This record gives sequence, C-alpha cells and structure tokens, in this order.
Amino acid sequence: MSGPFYLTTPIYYINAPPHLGSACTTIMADAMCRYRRLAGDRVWLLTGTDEHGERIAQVAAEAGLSPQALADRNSALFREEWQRLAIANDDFIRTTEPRHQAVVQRILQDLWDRGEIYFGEYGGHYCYGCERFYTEKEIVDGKCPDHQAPLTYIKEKNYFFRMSKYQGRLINHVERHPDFIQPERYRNEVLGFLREPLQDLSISRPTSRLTWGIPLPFDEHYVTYVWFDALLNYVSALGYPDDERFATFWPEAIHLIGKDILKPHGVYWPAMLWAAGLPLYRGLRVHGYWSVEGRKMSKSLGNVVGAYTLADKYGREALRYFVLREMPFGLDADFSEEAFVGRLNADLANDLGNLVSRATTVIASFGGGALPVPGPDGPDEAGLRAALERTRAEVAAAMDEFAFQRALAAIWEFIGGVNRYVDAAQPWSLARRPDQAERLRTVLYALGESLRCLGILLDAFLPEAAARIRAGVGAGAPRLADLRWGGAAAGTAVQKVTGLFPRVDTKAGATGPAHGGLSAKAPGPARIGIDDFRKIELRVAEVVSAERVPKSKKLLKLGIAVGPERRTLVAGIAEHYEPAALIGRKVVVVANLEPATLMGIESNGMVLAGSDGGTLALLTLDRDLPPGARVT
RNA sequence: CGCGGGGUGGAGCAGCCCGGUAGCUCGUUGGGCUCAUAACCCAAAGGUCGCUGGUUCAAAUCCAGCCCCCGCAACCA
Repeated sequence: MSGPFYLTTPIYYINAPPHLGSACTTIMADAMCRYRRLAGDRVWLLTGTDEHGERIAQVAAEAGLSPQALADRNSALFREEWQRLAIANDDFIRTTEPRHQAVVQRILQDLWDRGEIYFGEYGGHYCYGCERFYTEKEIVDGKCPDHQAPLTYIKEKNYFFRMSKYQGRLINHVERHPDFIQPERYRNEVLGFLREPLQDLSISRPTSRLTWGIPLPFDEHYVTYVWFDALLNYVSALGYPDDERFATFWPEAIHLIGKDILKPHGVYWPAMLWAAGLPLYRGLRVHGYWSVEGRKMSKSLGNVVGAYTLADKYGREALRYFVLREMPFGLDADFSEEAFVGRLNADLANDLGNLVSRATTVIASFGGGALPVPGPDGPDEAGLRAALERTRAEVAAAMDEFAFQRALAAIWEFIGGVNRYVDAAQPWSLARRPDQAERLRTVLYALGESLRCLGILLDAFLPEAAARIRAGVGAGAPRLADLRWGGAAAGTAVQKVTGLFPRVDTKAGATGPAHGGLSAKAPGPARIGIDDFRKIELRVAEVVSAERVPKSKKLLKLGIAVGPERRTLVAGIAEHYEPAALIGRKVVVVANLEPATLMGIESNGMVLAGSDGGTLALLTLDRDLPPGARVT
C-alpha cells in the first residue's frame, strides 16, 4: 500500500477570493494526503493559483495596478487562507512564476517542433449582423437563422492543438480504465463529450487582444490561452522534466477537481499529455458543488460563503468536519448555518467531545490517572475490538474512493460503540465494589485504548482534535499501523481532556442569522462622481412589442419606442413578466449601452429593473411622460 | 424534443442496478444512568415511498405516460 502519492487541487483563479467551494476542495485534498501520510506513503500535495487572463488585466487596470501586483495580492489571499485552515500542502504553484512559464514554453516549443500545434485559420460562417460565427448545425439554408441573411466565410488566425486526433485513443482509455475518472457519473459524462466529434483546440490569443499571458516561444505576437497555461502546472510544479520529484510523483498523480472543470481535465489534459509524450495522470476525482440554503452560491445572489469567516466563528476543525461529513463525494451538497451547527453539536460536541471528556475523566478519577493493567477481556471488550476493526476496514475502503463521508460515518459508528460500552460497563459502579477491581481495570484500559485508536483514526480529518486526544492518553505520533487493539502500554499517564468541542448554544437566536458575517468579503462597487453618472443615458421608453426569444428561458425580445426612434432590445425578464402584459407600458432604459448579441438577437439598450434574487420589478413612472424623456 | 440530478415519516438523506418485513441522522415523546459538554444509553410515535396505468403471486424497486423541483450549457447588457 505504501508508495508515492501525488494529489493536486485545481489552481484557483484569482479573480475571486477563496470561498466555501475552493476551501472544500482543498480540505478534501488535505484530509486525503494526511491519511496517506498516516499510512506511510510519501506524499506530495500541490495547490496554487491561476493568474493570467484578460479579466485579471482588466481588474488590475481599473485598480491602477500592474497585473503582476494584482496577482501577487490576490494569490496571497489563497496562500493565507490555506494557512489559516491548517492545510499541509507541500507546494504552492503560481502560473506567473518563472519555473512554470519555462515549462509551458518548453512544452509548447516541443509540440510545435513535432507538428502537434499548427498555425490555423479558423474558418467560420460569420454573420455581420450578429457579430458571431455559426456552426454548421445552426445554419439554416446557408443563412443566418436570425437575420435570414447570407453568411460570410471568414478566417481568424490562431494556433491550434491537434486534439481531435486523440479522440479515439481517449475513448479507448476511458473505457478500459474505469478508475481513470471517478465517480462513475463523471466518467459517463466524459464519454458523453467524446461521442461528439472532438475539435482541435485553439491555444493562443493574439497579443493585440490579450497580453497578460505566457508568450508563445515561436511567435511573440501570441500568448497561450487558458488551458495550456493552467493545466501544465501539475507537471511544472514537480520540476518537469529533470527533477526527481517528477519521476517519483507524476506516475501517481491524482487530480481532485470540482465538476465545473471536468472537460478540460478529462479531455484536453490527457490529449495534451499524450502529445507531449508524457504518461497520463493516474486518476481524476470529481466532487460536486455546494449550494447555500438550497440556492446556488453566486456572487449576484450575494450568498457566497467564506470559509475562514466560518472557521473563525466555529473553529476550523468544525468546518473541516462539516464539509467532509456532509458532502457525499461526487454529489452536490447544501450548506446552511443551521446544518453546520447541528453537525457541530450532535457529532463533535455530544458524541466525540463528550466521549473524550467522560472517558478521560473516568480514567483519571477511578484509575489513578494512568492506564491500568487490564484483566481478561469480556464479551463487551471483544465487541469493541470488532467494532474498531470494522471501522478501520471501512475507513480504508472509503478513502480509496475519496468517500470522506463514509469514512467519517464509520468512525462515528465506533464512537457510538464506545459510548454504549461506557454505559454498559458502568465503571462508576465498578469503582464502588472492591471485588470488581480487575474488571474496572479492564474497562478503563479499554477506554484508553479506544481513545488512542480514535486519535489515529481522526488524524486525517480533525488533526488538532486528534492530537489533543493522543496527548490526553499519552500516545505518540500517529501511524495507521498502530491501529491495533492493545497497542497502549499500561502505566501510561492519562490527562483529562475537556472542552474538545464545546456545544454551540442554539437557543434564543444565540447564533443568529449571521449570513452577512459569513459572506466572503466582496469589494463593493466603487463610488463614482456625478460626471460618471452623466455618462449613462437613461430614457423613458414605451414597449410596443414583446415576445419570448425561442428556446430561451430568461429572455424577452422587446420592441421599444424611445422618442421617434424604434429599437429592439433583449431583456432577461421572461421568468417574471408575460410579454403581453408589457406592451404599452413605459419603462426606463439605458439608451447608450453598447449593442450586444444575445441568442442571435442584437440588443440596443437595457431595461432597468430591481431584484432581490427572487422577485424582479421593472422601473416604471408614477406619472406619465412621453417616450424618449431623459431620466436623471 | 439541449445535457443531467431529484421527488421516501416534521427536516435532511439511504434503499432502486440484482423486485419479496421501508432503513439512517436530526427533531419529538417516554424511560434509564449520573462518568461526561442540558451530554450519553434504551424505547416509542410518525411514511398510501410525486401522480396514473402496466408487468408480476408480489413493485419504493421493472416498463410507459404525466406533474413538480433543481443544476449545467446556450442568453441575465
């Protein structure tokens, strides 16, 4: 079982601060690696940040910073977050580091030399009206489906990776290695992607459009685009190609990701590795998403949960426990503060914390503060021993599948068993009967032994609590190999361990609906001056026609009159307003917005509406004004 | 007909692939214990398993149709 073990988290895009989702991935990775270290493996845990791209350059410009300065600042947010959460990563890679850029360029050059990359002209059927390309499937009779106008075939030059040629090989690999992508549902999803013809992958952007990236070594007018830059971190961080770490760990690589980036990892990345002449990673493990109180976590809903704020309020171990216990691996899970506190109180405080407290107290009070020499085991001790073995085996099996939830459920099964044992054995009664002295010693030893084993079992999941438990029963450094009944030496001093996980009082709103306090800090909109506001041309408009945009869920196509002018705009209000109910109404629109094309329809302007995430309300006039009137 | 997930006691979930007494956690109620963090242990109450039809000796489980939620993607300008 023991050997090298290499686990990666995704590199997080520094556009947004760390939140519950990224923390969850990282915590899972950390727990897995701690478990493997416990098993005696040589482990390498990699995390890091993805720092290139247009958005970063833009945000930096707005903030008056260089892109590098912004990247330094935002990358540090992640590094600090993982420190505060006690993540034991072995490395932290940044895509702006020279060690990464050098590898990216080296591999790009190599692929270019060997013809895996070509300079292509992306040919597409382009509609000038829509300002977009159409695929063969979308074209109706050779015309734009929206404008009914003939399309122009135009070309855009870029570099392409010959990904399409790996399609058959990849299908074959995924089919023959069920363990390559897990859980099953995501394996099926990748096979689903691969049923459609695989296109070559555009891997460059001209520097005229994007400058904040890694330059192509063979053409200074282009930089790499997203995935070639990002995915290669997994090998660049190991010191590819010459470092010993690369030779040791790369063949064992397991990528832990969220379901949002399945396609790049399950499809692009294997093709890239083959093209580069590298062995594939060993496995891809995909977890689900967190929702918050039944709703998707999103910036626009303002319900993004920050991990550290939560850890700060309830303890980072409680946070670890919650995300590992509550999310079945691969499936989505829901976060709520109520569920969080429920877990904390029921599992950590009542079951575990209380057990540790009562067991150490019993040993301290009735056993003279040390593990006594036990007498012969009775049936209850045999039962405990069997329960421990079941738990050990189930934890091992669960961890093989990244099933943290099952592993913890198994450990809590054991904790329940020990609690029942205490009640059945009643050491406090035995202590009153001198003729039961040997029996008492047996019971106290069994309790100490149970805690010692918990101190090992829990180490991967709750490292700090596990350390306190081990310290309480005088156990040394944890090793999975020591998870055998009878490993504790009689005579070992035992200290009372109390307050391991104090209960959180849920009565009378003691916790309160602290969602505001739990939100990740999102920088609020900057203040603007009146001159900036005057740049926005708001006008009264009358809706003269309204219809649903076919095949769309949210969009209505509106014909509006702004003074004498008629224009078409698209509004994302179809879920809240019937088209017929809008005709004739006066609304307020942003009149000088850049046109945009949505579902093939050009939208000239934007209807103003307020929303709290659930309800949406259009802005209207409380007394009549003619269409075209300026709103200030 | 875009892809997918789900509807099971008050809440959250398992069971469904391989039909046969409906299980777990929390909550509620009653009891026990007093070592312990108003905790721990035992017991009880509570479900027409979304709807309709079909297959079968037997359907939560298989088949068909329908209803309702929720993601993802394309579209929140």
